[in-house]
Amino acid sequence: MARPAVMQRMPQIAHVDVNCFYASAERAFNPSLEGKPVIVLSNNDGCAVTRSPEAKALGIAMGEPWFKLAPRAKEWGLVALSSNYELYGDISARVMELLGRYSAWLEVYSIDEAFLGVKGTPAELVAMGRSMKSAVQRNVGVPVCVGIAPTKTLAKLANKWAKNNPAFGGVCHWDSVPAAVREDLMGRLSVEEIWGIAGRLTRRLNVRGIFTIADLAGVDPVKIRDKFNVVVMRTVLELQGTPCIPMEEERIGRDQLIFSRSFAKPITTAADIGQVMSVYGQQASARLAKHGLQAKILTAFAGTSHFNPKDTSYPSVCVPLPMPTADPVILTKAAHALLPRIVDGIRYARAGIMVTDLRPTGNQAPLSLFENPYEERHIGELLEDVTRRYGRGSIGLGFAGIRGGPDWTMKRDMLSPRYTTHWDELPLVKAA
DNA sequence: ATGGGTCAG
DNA sequence: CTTTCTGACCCAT
Repeated sequence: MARPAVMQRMPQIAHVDVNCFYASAERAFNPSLEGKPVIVLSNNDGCAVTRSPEAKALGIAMGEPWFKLAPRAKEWGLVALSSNYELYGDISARVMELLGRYSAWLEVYSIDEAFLGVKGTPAELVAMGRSMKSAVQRNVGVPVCVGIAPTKTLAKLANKWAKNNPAFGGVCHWDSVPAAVREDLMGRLSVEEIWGIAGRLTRRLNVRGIFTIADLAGVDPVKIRDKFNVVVMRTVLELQGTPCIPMEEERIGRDQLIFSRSFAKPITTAADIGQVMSVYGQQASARLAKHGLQAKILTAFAGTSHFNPKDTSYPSVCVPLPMPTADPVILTKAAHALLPRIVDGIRYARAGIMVTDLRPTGNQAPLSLFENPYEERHIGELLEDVTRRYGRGSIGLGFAGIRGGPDWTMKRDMLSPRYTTHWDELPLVKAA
């Protein structure tokens, strides 16, 4: 090892992520999917968002619409599944709990990714990566890859390399790879492979003669900040081995919450948009309450499809709330301010609400003169309690309470059972 | 402050 | 018939 011993003790970052997470989560509970091409579909069963390696081998592209694939699914033996977020959330929690045993310094970066602060000699770090991989496979049943490097950006890159190069066996410790091999790789990969660099920046970098990762790693960080911004500068420094994207604390509060979905079929009346607003108003209330937050501003919006360039319309209204609130009645009422802007006959493809200017539920003593009568009666809690006991759709404000599901709600025709979170959908084991 | 642009997963 | 939906952050105004 060429590095001085002191360098080997520097803290490093391990980046762990689950291979094609949704498809792997489905397989963990349905072993018959093993070895088969599997895809998981986006909301409304629109397009493929996750593909098993076998599905990729069939040439199925990321984002490919299901209606194009469906006719050939049988011939391919392709299994398509609707997104089962309850299952994925639960599998994710198990993976993260397990990873937390390797380091208290754990940042859950997304549903299927985490960064861990780790220390040790190169041999120890590689062993740790392998141990994580086998433990997650054994205990949760999903495959992960691990990249370990001095910075987050390099750890992501190492992980990607481990994923694409079978020689690594799913674990790549950056500093253990010979420098010449690393440089060769960085000289061949496009800047677009780097975390934080996407289409727009790639084009701008290319204009300046920066094409490969090696090109970018070789620039002067200060000059790049002047031509671009501090984010790109941080990326350059991280590529050079200087950590400047810190491990984040778990985020408690959010700056904003958005509730928005495309409809299974277009909505053409203000009355139906009103129903959507009622549902989202209550969801917003529940989520705010869960996080102990209140909102000061609500924005309601709707929009036609981007695919249909004629008759486009994107109405929106911004409603300042008289006082911070998480009350479902007030939020729903505010959201209904959108309705006068809705033109009957226009085909709206989506609608939603956004609550912003969030703050913690106050211990501020409210002036009784302005006290909110609904808040007093804890309608939010009541609604939540009933929903918890009798299921979504059993109670609601306005039209939100009707049963049987209005026909704009999300289409999920190929949903797998919620194996881990619903007693009545537990997998059955038959002992012969 | 805020709205537009960019990115991520 | 589709391009998840949601969230963050930087920067110019």
